Parts: sequence; structure tokens; C-alpha cells
Amino acid sequence: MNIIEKENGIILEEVADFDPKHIFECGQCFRWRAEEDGSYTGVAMGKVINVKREGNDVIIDNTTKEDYENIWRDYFDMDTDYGKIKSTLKEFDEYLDKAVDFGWGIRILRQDSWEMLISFIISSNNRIPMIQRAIENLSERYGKLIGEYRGKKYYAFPTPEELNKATQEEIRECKTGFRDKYIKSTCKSVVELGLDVKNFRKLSTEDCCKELKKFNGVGPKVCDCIALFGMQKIDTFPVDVWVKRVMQEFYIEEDMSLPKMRKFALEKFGDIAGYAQQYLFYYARELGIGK
DNA sequence: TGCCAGGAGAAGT
DNA sequence: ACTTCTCCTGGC
Repeated sequence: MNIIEKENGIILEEVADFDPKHIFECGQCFRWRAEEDGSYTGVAMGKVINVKREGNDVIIDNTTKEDYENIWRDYFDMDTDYGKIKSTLKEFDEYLDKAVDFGWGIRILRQDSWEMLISFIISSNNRIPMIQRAIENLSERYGKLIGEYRGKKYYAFPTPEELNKATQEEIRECKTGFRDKYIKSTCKSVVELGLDVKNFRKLSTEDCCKELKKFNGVGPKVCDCIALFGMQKIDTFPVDVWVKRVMQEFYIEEDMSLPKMRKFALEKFGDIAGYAQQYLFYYARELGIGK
């Protein structure tokens, strides 16, 4: 892969396994929006960038080669060989084979641990557009202004200290609904105990989950999402409604409980279960499987 | 207008 | 270890 600098951005030449639509719409992130030209603009790691694919090239606008090396290379998980993961998954069965071909450009973003903790607390019993709106509201009110891009103002996700300044009522005003108390309680714990949740990455998957579930509003599913998307724990398998539907369609009986479904998938896919979950989720949601 | 989707937590068995 | 109920919002 060759990196070329352009006016206010960079071009990554000949990038394999990278498609913005697949990456930003496979249920892992909430701050990316599709533009009319098919590109995506979003906020991550305190910056605003725009990402699009042209042929085999990926164009990242509003950034520098330096930021790519320091931030985006890690964020987009560029040092992981998705070709290898995909061929392993395709070997499993005809369903994975189809799901991987369908979401060929998916990558699991290495997102901020703290942002994922709060984002997935908001996700509980909630729909994606509502989750996106609540996160935007919290960022606008409590996060730092990053600046303007294409005529729109963008705000960073608030730090624990910034968000902890909000009262439960103020958090609710951001359209978080009944999760207001979970967010308040989690902010309070993190700030008062002086925790840096990013350090949970160093723990084993099991211990990491144990720690995450201590926070109010973090149950089994939310915990799996934070571990997978915010802690890079690939041996997890979050079972949401779409994954449940696709599992019932392809692998298991209707009446299997969620914990058993999770166990089944972990045993089947092993330490790449998290990748399998992403391809299956995207496939199920885009095609409306099991609805 | 009423009804539905979407998970955690609490209280029950 | 399981089941059941409530929590809130927006869209149909």
C-alpha cells in the first residue's frame, strides 16, 4: 500500500478489504454519516475526517500523513490481515461464505474504550438512529468543539470528567431515556475511582467482561459489544436481535436462550468469533433476514 | 390513538 | 438458573 499526500488529505493506494459502507454500517459505530457522494464523515479520536473508496484506493480527507500513521492506521485496524480472516471464515459453511462475500470490506474499528462504554450503555433496548442522536447530543453539550468541516460543526465525545459535570436530568435531556441513571452512575464511578477503562484491554477477555459488568447499565450483550469494539477482544460474540435472527435462520433452534446461543457461536468460531459476528450482523441487517 | 422494537435490572420463582 | 415486568422514544 502506497500513501500519497493531497490537498488537506491523503490517498491510500491499493487497499484490500476496505469499504466505508461495510465498515460504518455493520453496527460497530455511531458517529459516521453517509454523504451524498457515498463517502462517510465522522468524528473519532477527537478529529473529523471523511472517508471514501475510489476503485482500490481509499481517500481520507481532512487529515495528514502524520495523523494516518499515529491515529488512523490503528483505528482502521490496517495491520490486521482481513484476507486471511475472511478465508478462514468462508471455510466454515455456505452461510459464512455468503456473508463474508457480502460484507467483504468490513473491518473492526479500534475505537476509544470510554466512548464505547457509554455508547453501548445507550444502545440497550434502543434503535440505531436514537443511539446516534443521543451520542450527538452528549457530544455537542459536553464535548470539545473540534471545528467546522464542510459547513458543519463537530464535537468530540466528552471525556469522563466532562460528562460527569452533567446531572442525571441533563443527561436525560440528551434523549438517553431511562439510561440516564446508568450513564450518570458509570461516569461517577470512572471519575471517582480514577479509572482509565482503556487499561481493561490488558486483562483477559473473561476478566475484562467481569470488570465491565460492574458498571450500571452493562449486562451480557452490552459488555460483549464494549469488549469487541472498544477493547479488541475478538473472542466475544454479541448477540443482538439481528444476530439472533441470523443464528436461528442458519444454525440453531428457535427456542435456544441467548447465553446458549453465545456459547454455541464461541465454540464454533473460537478466537475469531467477533469477526464472524460482524459479517453475520451486516448480512442479516442489510437483507432483513429473519424479520 | 395505540402499539411495537430494543436490553438491563429487579424481583419473582 | 429461569421468567416476567418496567424503563423511554419515535415511527407507523
